[in-house]
Amino acid sequence: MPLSSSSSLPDSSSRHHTYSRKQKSLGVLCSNFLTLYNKDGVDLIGVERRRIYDIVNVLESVGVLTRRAKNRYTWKGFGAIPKALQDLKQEGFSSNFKTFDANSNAKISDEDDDDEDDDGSSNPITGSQTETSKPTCVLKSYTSSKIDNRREKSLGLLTQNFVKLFVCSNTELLSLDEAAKLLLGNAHNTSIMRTKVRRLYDIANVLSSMNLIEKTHTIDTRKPAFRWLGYGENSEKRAAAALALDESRKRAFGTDVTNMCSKRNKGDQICNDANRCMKMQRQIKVENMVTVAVADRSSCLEDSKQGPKSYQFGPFAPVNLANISNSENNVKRVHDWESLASTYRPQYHNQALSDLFSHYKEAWKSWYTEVAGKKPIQQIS
DNA sequence: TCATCCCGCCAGAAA
DNA sequence: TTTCTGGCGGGATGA
Repeated sequence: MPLSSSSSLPDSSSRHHTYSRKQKSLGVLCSNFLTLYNKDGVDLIGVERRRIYDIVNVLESVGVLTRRAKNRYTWKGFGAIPKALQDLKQEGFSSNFKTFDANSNAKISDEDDDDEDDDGSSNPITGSQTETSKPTCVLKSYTSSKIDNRREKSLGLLTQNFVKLFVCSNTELLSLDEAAKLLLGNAHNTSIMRTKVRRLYDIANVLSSMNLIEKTHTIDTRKPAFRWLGYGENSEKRAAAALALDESRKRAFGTDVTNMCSKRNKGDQICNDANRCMKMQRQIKVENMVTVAVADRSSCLEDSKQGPKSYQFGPFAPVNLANISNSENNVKRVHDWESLASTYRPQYHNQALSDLFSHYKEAWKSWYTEVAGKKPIQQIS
């Protein structure tokens, strides 16, 4: 999975239109990164290479891909997420974590006291405003190494620690403030906190676009908070419950911002799972784009096999995946896809994007054959 | 006004 | 030396 930039598309391609940060959000970039199919009627939007690094780091943290070497990544797929989360959970419960009393002024780490880094000062946990229990464990070694200072501040590690806050505890809702304090420390340094909170937003955008978390508010204080959606049996119930809520009062990071039906547009405010799924059909952005090569098909397919039964896929999951074991609907859905594939052939504006689509096509064929047990759709080209 | 987060500079790592 | 990677924070956007 080489990262490569394309210069074939003028940078100005994305600037013929009125600028909108919604179209540039990390969440929609992540969506497009994982998109299998294109869709008509969406303007080309540039993907800046720098943003791809952010997305890749977060995706790697939850097991979707693995960095092999410089400019080389192995795509593992969404089926790898459950295992990655399980690993994070185990890692969290291992010696790397220590428990603390959330209602006390316990610190994140024993080493925080003598840490030279601005992240490493004491970290009092404030009183709670969340309706759920708080994390009972945090990463002990988060600020422990002076040698690997850069790594400590990496988006990837921050992502993993963020996820651990949820998977290693009963926490379902965590306020932004608490998350920042738990993960970043040095709460009294507003400048540093501001910087780190920016990263938290970056992470939240990507995780939200994967449907692993959503942005909401605490019930009592209405402070911004993260709700863990995760995966597994309960995810369906949670999704259903979430749909019953007033969607206008909460917003998923990345999704709403990048969705045309977003609250910010004051238009259609129903941004449900179906909408999220629709995002996967959006336009691939091409400026400095990423081409994806499946370097490890075996692991990918293996993950895919185990995934569907236990994992609630996000908006980028193969659309008919959930229906594989659901025979009746499955027939219809698959038929729809075949119909769609046979009638719709996206037209790309440059070779790089065309190559990317070709890859996705091949990946889809392979997956479809392996998991769905059918011959690949031949019409896609 | 403030929450959100895009953007790109630039330092460090890797080839 | 060149290219890749990604930490970082200024400041724009939108509620």
